[in-house]
Parts: sequence; C-alpha cells; structure tokens
Amino acid sequence: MPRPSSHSDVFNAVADPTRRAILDRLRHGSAPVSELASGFRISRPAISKHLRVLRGARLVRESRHGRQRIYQLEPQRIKEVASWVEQYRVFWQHNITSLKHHLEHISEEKKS
Amino acid sequence: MPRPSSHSDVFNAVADPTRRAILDRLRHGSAPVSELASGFRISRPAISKHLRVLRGARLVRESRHGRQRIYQLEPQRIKEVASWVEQYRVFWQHNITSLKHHLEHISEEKKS
DNA sequence: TAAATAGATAACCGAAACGTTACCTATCAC
DNA sequence: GTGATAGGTAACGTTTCGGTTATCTATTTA
Repeated sequence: MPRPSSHSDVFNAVADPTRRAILDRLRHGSAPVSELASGFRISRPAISKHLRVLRGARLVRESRHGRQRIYQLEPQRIKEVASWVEQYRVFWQHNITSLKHHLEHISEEKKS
Repeated sequence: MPRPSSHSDVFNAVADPTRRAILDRLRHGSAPVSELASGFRISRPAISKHLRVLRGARLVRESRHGRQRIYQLEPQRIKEVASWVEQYRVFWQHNITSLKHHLEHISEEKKS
C-alpha cells in the first residue's frame, strides 16, 4: 500500500533530470513549450506531462499569448529544498569542532 | 523507453519522504537499523530497502558491530543538491535589480 | 472558411517504485 | 548446541512513472 506521494511535492518534481533541465532552461528566461521541447529528444506530449508536474509543484507558471503558452520560472518553492539542504551544511563542512558544537546544541534543545 | 535513471542519483534518493526522514534522524547521530525503523509504521524490510538506496547514493555508510549495523550520515553528496539549488537563490530573493544584473551577466557569457 | 500551428489530453504499455510476507544468515545468550 | 535477536534478501502484488501514438481544441493565417 504505497503512500499518496502528494504529487505536488517539490522534492519529487525536482527528482527527474528532464524536469531539472527544464527549470535550468527557464533560469535563462521564459519560453514557450516548443522551445522547451526542442532541447530534448522525447516527444512533446512527454514534455507536456513534465510541465504539468512542474505546474503542480508550482515551480513554473503558465501564461497564454495567442496560441503559445509561455512558461516562467516560479522559484519560491525551491526554498523548501534549500532549507532542507541547509540543515546538512554543517555536516559536510567537516569542521569537527563546529560539528561537535552543533550536536551539543541539539542535545541542549532536547533537554529543554 | 524510460531512461536508466542511474539509481545512485542523489536527487532521486532524496525524493522519498521516508528516506529524508531517515537522513534527518541520522543528523542527530548514528543509529542501528532497529532504531531507525522504530520511527516508522512500515515493515523493516521496507526500511532495509530504503537504506540500500541511501547506501547506493552514498548518503549513508554502514558499519557492523556484532549483529547490529550502525548507519552513519555521509553528507558529502548532498552538496550536489545544494549547488543545484544555489543557482536559484538569486531568483527567489526577488531583488529585481540583482536579478536583472544576473540575467545580463548570463547574456554576456553567451556572447563570449 | 479552410488549412496550419501550438499545445493539451486520452489511451495505452513496459518498467520501476514501494509495500508486503516468507525465508535466510550471522551473532549473541543461555 | 539451541533459541533468540538483528537485519538482509527473495518473491510477489499494486500503483505510479515516463514514454509512446492518436486525437482534440484553440488560435492564427491564407
């Protein structure tokens, strides 16, 4: 019995390399679907599905201009990933002293 | 024809909420499997599988002590996620001026 | 109005993900 | 040695994912 997986989860949206590539492309400016699709060998319906996931996660926004749909980066929710990751920074910086202090700080918080 | 998906991909490993919870637990210190599993309602084999994925992504390390296997955080590869996310910081900080400068800098790079 | 273009949706398929139960191996305690 | 404990592996089922082709709608252009 698998979990619902929330479908609008940012971590999940960002897990796929094609979707990350789309976001990376959008960092350089908004673009219509055809231009986004041109960078990949997969079919356009496949791109449409990826865009739907990105929309669901509210990582992009769609606006219509004529028969084109312009996609735009909406980066606010990437902060969720950023703040999760930040909690690990002290660990990979392998400054033993600061790590020790950090862990001591945690156990202090537990006590209170 | 789905992509190979690399299986040791950090983004993929981190996409699952149970695996993130395991990593979060390990930030507070190493722990044997039984202790890691006690926080979840899913079966221990399921936990074992998640741990295998985390090992595959080299996000954790296993060391054996008697019949216990102690899992330890190995946070170096989270840097990959961090550096990807960092590229978006300028966007969510919605400082229009800095964003404009940023995009101009990009187009300068394109020309060269 | 008719044809072309931009793109989404539907139906389908194979593979992977995630869970389960059953079983196996290794170590510890009696 | 025997039983209990720690934890991995195997086999299996269901759901989700990521891709495809075919079809549909909306807009633009001739």
